Amino acid sequence: IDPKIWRACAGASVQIPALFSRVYYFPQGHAEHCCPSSSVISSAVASPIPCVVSSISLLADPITDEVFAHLSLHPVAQDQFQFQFPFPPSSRFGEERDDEKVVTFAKVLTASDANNGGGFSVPRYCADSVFPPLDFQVDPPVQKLFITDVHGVVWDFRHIYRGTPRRHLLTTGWSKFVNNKKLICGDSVVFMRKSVHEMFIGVRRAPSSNKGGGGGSYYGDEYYAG
Amino acid sequence: IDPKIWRACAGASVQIPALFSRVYYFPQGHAEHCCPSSSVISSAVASPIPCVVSSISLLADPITDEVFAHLSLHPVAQDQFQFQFPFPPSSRFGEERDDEKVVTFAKVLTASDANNGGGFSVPRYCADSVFPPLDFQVDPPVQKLFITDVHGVVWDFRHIYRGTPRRHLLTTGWSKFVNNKKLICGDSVVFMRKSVHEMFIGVRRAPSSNKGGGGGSYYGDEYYAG
DNA sequence: TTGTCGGCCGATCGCCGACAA
DNA sequence: TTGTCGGCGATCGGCCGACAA
Repeated sequence: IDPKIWRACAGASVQIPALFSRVYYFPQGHAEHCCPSSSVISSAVASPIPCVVSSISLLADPITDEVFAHLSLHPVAQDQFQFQFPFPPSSRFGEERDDEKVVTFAKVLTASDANNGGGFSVPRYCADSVFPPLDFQVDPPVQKLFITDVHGVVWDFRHIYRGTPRRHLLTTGWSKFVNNKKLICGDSVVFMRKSVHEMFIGVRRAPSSNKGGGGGSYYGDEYYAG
Repeated sequence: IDPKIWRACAGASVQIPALFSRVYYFPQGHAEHCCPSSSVISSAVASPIPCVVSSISLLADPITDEVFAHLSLHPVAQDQFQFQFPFPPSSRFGEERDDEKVVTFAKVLTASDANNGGGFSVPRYCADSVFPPLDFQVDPPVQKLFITDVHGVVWDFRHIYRGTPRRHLLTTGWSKFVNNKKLICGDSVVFMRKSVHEMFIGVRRAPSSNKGGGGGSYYGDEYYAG
């Protein structure tokens, strides 16, 4: 994935350490993250281990589209830790020179946005700063947008400026996207424009308060809460 | 899974060895089955290994509904192989006493059967011998069938006898089943009746000549052959 | 007996402006 | 400016008998 697109999808609050930078690996934290139920951790490995970030991969979940980073940590001796790797972590990974700025806009989906059969209300700022400009000579102003997701799949949306009062909307193509990505109210979409004609779309899932998996049973194609 | 239902789904041509029977394990065949591309097999383990079937599990794929058996093989010494396990493999696994015969009918789906929006043409013999009898006093004769799949999920179908000339059809509920199981023309469905009111439905996939996975690319929700 | 087709009816999808927050 | 709603037109699913293999 393009590092700029990855960063835009992840959001500004997400930071990852620089390549070859010095970090501490906390086995206990890792274990609890992987398996929150079993709290029995061997105290022999409970102390933090000095490491160096030996590789970084920016990835996206093939199903949920959520972006994540895969870091390889190489353990180093404690006494060498402070002096062996004097790489200045000046530039964080994924923060490239802004010779080609990526314009970004994220919106939390409303009920109307996520509703099946509905469209997507495009905030004014998003339409003005991220989307290509419409031709306001024709009425109503309409264009097709071809937008690429994190997997390189291209989606096309009908972008129209209509209604009283006028507002920007995504209509045709939107519900197909919502269904395919299984987006629900509270999730976010991220629109990005890299160059004049390169647009990308990303997804951020809402913090799962209690997603599925609970009791209940399937009866044919219908789901019955138990 | 009920062994009788498992056998009916698998079909008469499928046979599995008896529990505790003596078999030979062929590592090379196993390896080639798992990974057909790499043909480099260590000759040290290329000879068949005498084993005893120590356990048998009748299972069904949670996605495709295809039934399969899981056999555990326990290796035994060559000299003990012939005498150590004199269990007579008189009754094959899954071939129980027919104190309660399972009536079965399988049909290969036609284009019309698998077509979206269409129904299912029920062969006369299936309706007569497997389905519960219709009440021919009313016109048209109709009933709802509640049929359980290999996972215990119950599906209901509308069974009607109509048209000129008259024929048995499954209408409402059928296309939902086809879509959920992703059945296509050439696949088979198996109808089973264990007791008077217990009906089951199974699936046999068509021998995959060249199923998906090949070249091509996704463009939005559409698939374009490459 | 049963596979395929066109007709047709009803349900759903999804685009629309009207409001109001 | 933009979230939600009811209206309504187009599309599609899916039930039907007609016909022929």
